[in-house]
Amino acid sequence: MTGKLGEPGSPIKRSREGSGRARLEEVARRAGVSTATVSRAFNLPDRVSPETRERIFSTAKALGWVPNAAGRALASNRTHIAGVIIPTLDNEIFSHQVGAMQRVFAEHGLNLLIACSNYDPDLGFLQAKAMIESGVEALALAGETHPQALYDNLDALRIPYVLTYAYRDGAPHAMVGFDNEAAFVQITDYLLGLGHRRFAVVMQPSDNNDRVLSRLRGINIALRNAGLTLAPKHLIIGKASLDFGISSAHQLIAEPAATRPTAIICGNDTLALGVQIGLTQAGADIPGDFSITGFDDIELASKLSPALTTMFVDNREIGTIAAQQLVLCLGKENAAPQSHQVMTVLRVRQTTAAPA
Amino acid sequence: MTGKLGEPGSPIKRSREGSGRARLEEVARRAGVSTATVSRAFNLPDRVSPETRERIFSTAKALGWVPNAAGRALASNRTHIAGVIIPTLDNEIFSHQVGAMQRVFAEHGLNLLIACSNYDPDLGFLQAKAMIESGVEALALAGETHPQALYDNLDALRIPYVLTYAYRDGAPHAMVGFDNEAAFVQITDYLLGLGHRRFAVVMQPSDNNDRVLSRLRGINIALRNAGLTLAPKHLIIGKASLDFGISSAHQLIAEPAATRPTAIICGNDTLALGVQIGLTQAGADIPGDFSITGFDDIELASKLSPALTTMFVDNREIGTIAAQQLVLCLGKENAAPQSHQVMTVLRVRQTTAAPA
DNA sequence: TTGTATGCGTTATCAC
DNA sequence: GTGATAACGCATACAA
Repeated sequence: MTGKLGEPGSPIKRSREGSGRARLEEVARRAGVSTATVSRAFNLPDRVSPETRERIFSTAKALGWVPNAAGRALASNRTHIAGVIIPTLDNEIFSHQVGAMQRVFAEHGLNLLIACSNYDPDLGFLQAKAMIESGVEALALAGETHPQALYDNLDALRIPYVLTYAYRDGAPHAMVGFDNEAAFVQITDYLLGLGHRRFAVVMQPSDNNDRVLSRLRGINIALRNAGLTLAPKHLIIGKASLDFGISSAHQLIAEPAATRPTAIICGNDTLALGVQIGLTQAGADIPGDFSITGFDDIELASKLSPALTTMFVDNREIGTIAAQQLVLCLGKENAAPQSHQVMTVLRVRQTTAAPA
Repeated sequence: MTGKLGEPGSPIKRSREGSGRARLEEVARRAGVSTATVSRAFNLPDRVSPETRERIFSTAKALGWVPNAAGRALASNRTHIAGVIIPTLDNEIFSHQVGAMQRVFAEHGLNLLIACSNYDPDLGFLQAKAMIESGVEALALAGETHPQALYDNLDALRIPYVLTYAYRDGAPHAMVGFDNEAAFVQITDYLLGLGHRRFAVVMQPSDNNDRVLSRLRGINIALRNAGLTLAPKHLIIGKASLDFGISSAHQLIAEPAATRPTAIICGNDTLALGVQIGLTQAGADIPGDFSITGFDDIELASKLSPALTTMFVDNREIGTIAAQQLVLCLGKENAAPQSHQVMTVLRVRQTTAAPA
C-alpha cells in the first residue's frame, strides 16, 4: 500500500476525503526519493545533497506542493502561530502595538492571530480559548483585567503570555508597558506646580479597564498629596471620542467662573482635542482660561494651535518588546517572558500655563 | 498497545516527544468510552446519550483537555483560520476594515491571521505564503496590485479570496470596495462646478498602489473633460502625514497669487488637515484663498473649524462584507466570492467655496 | 547522505 | 447510541 511500488498513474484508494492537494509523499515518489528526504530537503537542507535537493525543489514546485499545516504541526508539535487580544482596533494605541508585534513575529516565522475583546474580559476569554484551539504558541493580552481562569488555562497549557500597555512592580504576570498611575501623578503634579487648584478630569470608562483605574488613582493620589480632592461633578466619564470631549467642555464652561476648574486632565489626546475644540467654540482662551492635558501624543497633538501638552507613549515599542519576549520564550523550554517597563515622556506645549 | 487495557498509571512508551498535554484518548479512557464517542460528544452532541455526554464533559474539564488544533485540522481538513493582508495597521482605514472582519469571522468560529505588506507586493506575497502554510481557508487582500503568482497559488489551492478597498467593473477578481477613480472624478467635478480652474493635488505615493493611481486618473479625467490639465509642480506626492501636508501647503502658498491654485485636492483627510494647518499658519484664509478637500471623513474632519469637505468611506462595511463573502464560500464547495461595490458620499462642509 | 518505520491527536467510516 | 480502526500529511529516531 505504501510508497515505492505505487505506479504514478494509479490513484491510491482512499476511504476518506483528503485535502485534494498534492502531498509530500507524491513529491517524494516523483523525485525518486523517500518522504524523509523530501522533508529534510525543506527543513534541514544542509543534510541533503545539492543535486537531490534541487531535484526535490523543482518537482515540488512543478506539483505546486505546499506543506500541509496540520500535518506539519502534528508531527513537529509547532504551529508557528502567535496571538494577540486587544480591546479594539479602532484605537490607534492598539493598532500600533499590533502592527509592531506582527513585524517582530513575522521576522521569526510566526503568523499572528488577532482578536478584539471590545473591553469585555469574558469575550476576551472566549477569543483566547478560540486561539488556543487554533494552537497558538504564545499570547499577548492588552491590560491586566482578565479572568483568572484564562491565566490558569495558559499556565496549565504552558502557553507563554505577556500583558501589554500596563506595568506594575510586583505584578504576578509578565507585563510590557508603563505605569499608568505614575504617569498621571506626573501630569497632575505638573499642573499643581503651575499653580492650579481646581481640576476636572475627562476620562474614558473604567469598567474592566485597569489602565483607566490606575490613571484615576494617580490623579487622586497627586491631588490628595496637595490637600485637594476632585469634585464628583468634575470627574466626567464617557466614550473616548471627540464628541464626548466637546460636550464635556460645554458642561464645564457652563459653570460659574469662581468654581470652574482651571485645569482639565484628559484620558487621551482625542478627548483633549475634543475639549479644546469645545472650549474654543465657546469662546474660551486656552491656556488663559483653561489648561488642558492629553495622553498618548498622537501626531496631531503637536500640530494644532495651541499645541497640546500631553504624555508621549511609544506603543510600537510596547508591541515590539512584548513580541520579542514571547519569541524568546519559544526558543527555550520553560522560559518565562520578562516584564519590561516602557518610559513615558511629558511633552509640555501650549495648552498649559499658570492659572490666571 | 492501545486503549482499553492500558492502566491509567502506566505511561505509554513513546518513541517521540508529544505535546505533553492530555489527549482525547485519555479522556476516553477515564470516561470509559471510546475515542469516537468523545469526539462525537464535542462535535455532534446530539448523537451521544446525555449521561455519557455529561460524563465526558466533566472528565475532559477535570483533565483540562483542549482539543489539539493540528490533530483536529488534519482529520477534519479544516483549520478554522482566515487571513487578511493589508499595507499597514498605522492607517485607520485598514485597522477599521480588519476590526470589522475579525468580528464577522469570530461570529462564524474563524480565527483571523493578520499581516502587513508595508505597501510592498512582494512582502505581501511572502506573508500570504506564510499564511497558506499555516492553513488559512480564505484570504482578504487590500488592493489589486499583487503578484500574479499569488493569485495563481490561491486558485490552485482553491483558497477563496477577496480584494478590498478597491472596486472595478469587470475586474478579474472578487473585489469589495469603491471606485476610487469615480470618487475623485466626483470631487474634482464638484470643485470645477464651484468655478475653480487652478488645481493642486497633494497625494500619497502611487508606487504599487492601484487605489492612488485610480484617484490620480480620476482627477486627470475630470480636469481634461473641463479642458484643463494639472501642472506637474502642482502634483505633490509624499507620505500621508500631517507634516507632509503642512510642508506642501507652504510650498503652494509661496507661489505668486496669479498662478497659485485655488483648489487643493488631497489624497486623504490627514493630508488635507496638514494642508489646512499649513495654510492657516501662513495666514491664508480658508476657503477664501484656497478650497481644500480630503478623503475618508475621519471623525476630526467635521469637528475642526473650518470643517473639512471630504468623501465618506465606510471602511467597516468593506471589512464586514469582505469577510461575509469569504465565510459564504467556506460553506459551499467551489463557491466563488462575489464582488460588492460600496458607496462613497461627498460631504460638503466649510473648506470649499467658489474661488475669489 | 538516504531510507524505513512509526507516531503526532483527531475525525470519519463502518459495523455492531 | 457506541466501538474499533483506518486515515489525515508530515517529521524524526534509527538503521543502513
